[in-house]
Amino acid sequence: MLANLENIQFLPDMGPREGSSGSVDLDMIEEYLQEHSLELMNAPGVQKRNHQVNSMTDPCWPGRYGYEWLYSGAAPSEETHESPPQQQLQTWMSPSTHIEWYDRSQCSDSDSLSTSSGQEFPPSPTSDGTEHIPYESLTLAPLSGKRKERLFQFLYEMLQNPGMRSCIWWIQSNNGTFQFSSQNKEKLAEMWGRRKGNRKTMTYQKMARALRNYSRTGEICKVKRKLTYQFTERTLRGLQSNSQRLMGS
DNA sequence: GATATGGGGAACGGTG
DNA sequence: CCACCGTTCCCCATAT
Repeated sequence: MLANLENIQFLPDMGPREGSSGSVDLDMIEEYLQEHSLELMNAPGVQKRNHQVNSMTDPCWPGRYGYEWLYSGAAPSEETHESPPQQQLQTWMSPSTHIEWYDRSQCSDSDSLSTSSGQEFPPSPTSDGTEHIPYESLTLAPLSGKRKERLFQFLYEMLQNPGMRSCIWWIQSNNGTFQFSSQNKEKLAEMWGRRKGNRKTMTYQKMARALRNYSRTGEICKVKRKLTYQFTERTLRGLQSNSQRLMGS
């Protein structure tokens, strides 16, 4: 019955080359992260892309832009070298040069298929109008104080780090879709576990469980594709505005 | 059929 | 003590 869902032009799973030199020195990355955790946005490798780029249909859009705000079609150059996903990215983009919340049908998995109306992001599961969570609540801002980092924040951070592309990468950063490497997803999970200071080592399974909870609460939803998830628009905006704040001040 | 992914219930633990 | 949120365990379903 889900047949049509498969028409989507996902590449075959030849995704990011994980096999080859895939085994990056994750430990190094890890340490690197511990030190640069939130500052990586200033890292030389991370480019802040042009302004004119993002055109999300959002009236409230601050006018500024999140770093790494890639525009499909214009794959940046620097962000490409040694990284496997890059290749995939391009292929990805080429067939469809548009940016839209690609294939919302995919995200329709849980309960979001509720509306396939306009071209706006499908209302997150919880967005019955009852939810008026200010973006700020999703940001890291309060974190700076004492709040613990949340998983989706950690993932977003990893996604901004070019060095982590062997573990996780954007499928389309403009719509918040990302994917885990089947080779290194456990590494990423471990990092998350350590970051949290868990007793036992975090595994992808457990991390995915947490991710599934997000689909209930509307931060991230599962995309019907292997190891692929998507930040909801709300979350994405929150994270973006947050990172801007961090950079700006 | 085997393995990898995905899903969810439920108990538990840490924190505010 | 309580609520919230993430973690952990466990078992099952589906996809590859």
